[in-house]
Amino acid sequence: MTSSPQTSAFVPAGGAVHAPKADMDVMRCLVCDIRNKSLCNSMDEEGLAALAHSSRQLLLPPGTTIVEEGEPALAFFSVTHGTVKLFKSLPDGRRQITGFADAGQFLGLSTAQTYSFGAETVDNVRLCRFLRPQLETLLSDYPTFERRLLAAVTDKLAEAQEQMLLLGRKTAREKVASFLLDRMKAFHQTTNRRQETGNMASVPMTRVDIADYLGLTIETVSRTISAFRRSLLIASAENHRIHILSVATLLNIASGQKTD
Amino acid sequence: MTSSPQTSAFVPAGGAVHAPKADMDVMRCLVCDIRNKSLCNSMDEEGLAALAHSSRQLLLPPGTTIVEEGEPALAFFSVTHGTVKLFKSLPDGRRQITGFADAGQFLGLSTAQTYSFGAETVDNVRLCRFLRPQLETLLSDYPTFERRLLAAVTDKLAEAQEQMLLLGRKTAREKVASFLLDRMKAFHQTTNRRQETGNMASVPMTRVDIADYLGLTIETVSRTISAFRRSLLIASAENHRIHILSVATLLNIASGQKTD
DNA sequence: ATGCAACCTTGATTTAAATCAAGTCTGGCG
DNA sequence: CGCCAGACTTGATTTAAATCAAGGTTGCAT
Repeated sequence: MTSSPQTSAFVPAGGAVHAPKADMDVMRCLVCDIRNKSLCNSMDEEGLAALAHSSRQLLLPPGTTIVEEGEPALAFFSVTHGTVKLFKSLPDGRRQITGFADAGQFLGLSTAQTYSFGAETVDNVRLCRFLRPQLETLLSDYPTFERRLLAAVTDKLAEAQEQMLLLGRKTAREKVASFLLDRMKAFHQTTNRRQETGNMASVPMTRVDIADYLGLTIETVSRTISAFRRSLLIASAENHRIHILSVATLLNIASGQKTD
Repeated sequence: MTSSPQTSAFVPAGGAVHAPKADMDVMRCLVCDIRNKSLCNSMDEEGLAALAHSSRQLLLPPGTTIVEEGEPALAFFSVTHGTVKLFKSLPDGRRQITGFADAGQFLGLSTAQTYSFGAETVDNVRLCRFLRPQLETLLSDYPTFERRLLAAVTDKLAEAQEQMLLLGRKTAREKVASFLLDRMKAFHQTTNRRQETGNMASVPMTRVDIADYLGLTIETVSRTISAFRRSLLIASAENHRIHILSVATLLNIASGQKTD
């Protein structure tokens, strides 16, 4: 067995694992550990059973394609574990990562017939897949679910506007500082043990991904992170984690205050 | 009378005109000339009366603030005439315009208590203002309206992702080409006489606004537009209009194909 | 008609980040 | 246990776009 994403130990050769569709599958959403952090928290017990019935759970290894730009938009996904990257590409291969979806986030909404973006797992990912007709039924049957989705998309739009400010007007230093703080926030929102996650940021993605997210090159990302480390603003930790030593300073840098 | 935006001939000194709330105001949405291009096309006759009842029409001169970043998010707006710019700023004044809302577009959605962005008129703007409680009542009473809003926000998110690709990965030349094509599309979608709008783009905003939208400086925008004009890809027309002489070439440039 | 202020254009120079170019580190595998 | 590939870092050089610096246009108000 090789180390290639498609055949890692996480999954047998051939691709994604579909979790067994056993009798207890009606319980899946009821016992979901990140339920209260996701769209699904808009549902009562009956609704959670309907959700479980409307979706399939998928377990995907790193580097797996979830959604391909231009392909028919057949499904909507809710991430329950791990991190997914969303991106758009130019014909010559230049790529912009438009966001990372961590546990509790959704992806795959589209009004067009085809997806206008791609999505790929960053690490081991667990997600729930809703086919479009099933999603539409849920929206019609559960108004609180629809309202919650509207709120979630509205939040994503506000995030996107913040990222446009970053891409269009921030320096490399400001971009990287913003990114590290965002990853700290993502870690806080994702982790259950709220105690002593103290100023940790989860950074499961590569430098290539970070560069494509911030509109920089890998060299500039690397140099900037090294500079922050030398200035003792951050320190590396195990497991793709970074310890943020001075949140206040990074916040100042991220918002364009000079701190040289 | 000066030429300052707040006191132009469009409006008496002191600010916005509130259109007279006459008896015929229940008809306003029914006779709205851009109704079928906006959210409101999800409404039947009864719904349109409810919309008219739930909203006030505002007439605003160029340069008027509609929404201020950080202020309480009290209202939602539907643009029925003219162009609005949406933006976010850094403390030191750097600004990113995150989008232009032309007739038929909405603005002002927020799940937070305060707006995370500012909005200001570019030219003479007519818009309908819905206070939040009224909007929420409409969403609950008219499921088709809510579904249409969800679709509209989803589209805005896809647009935002496209703009992130532009900001993070396109060259100045590619950015300006993309912008001109977008403005041609906006003009097509906005104008009623579909005949012989042939390849016209509406560009009511200043170079400063264009630069802040594309993540460039005004000098780079000006030079790039001049270069396109010299190459006979575009030609200036009256009234803040640009004639697109070669859509195909601009499309190639916008998507990163080289055309030197 | 004239003046002026805001807007736009063009040219010269600088600079932040990209590109080019070696290495170094790391962890899974034979 | 040490090799190798992929990921990351660091340094030297180039470059696209920013900045600095004049002018030129336009349209409104007097």
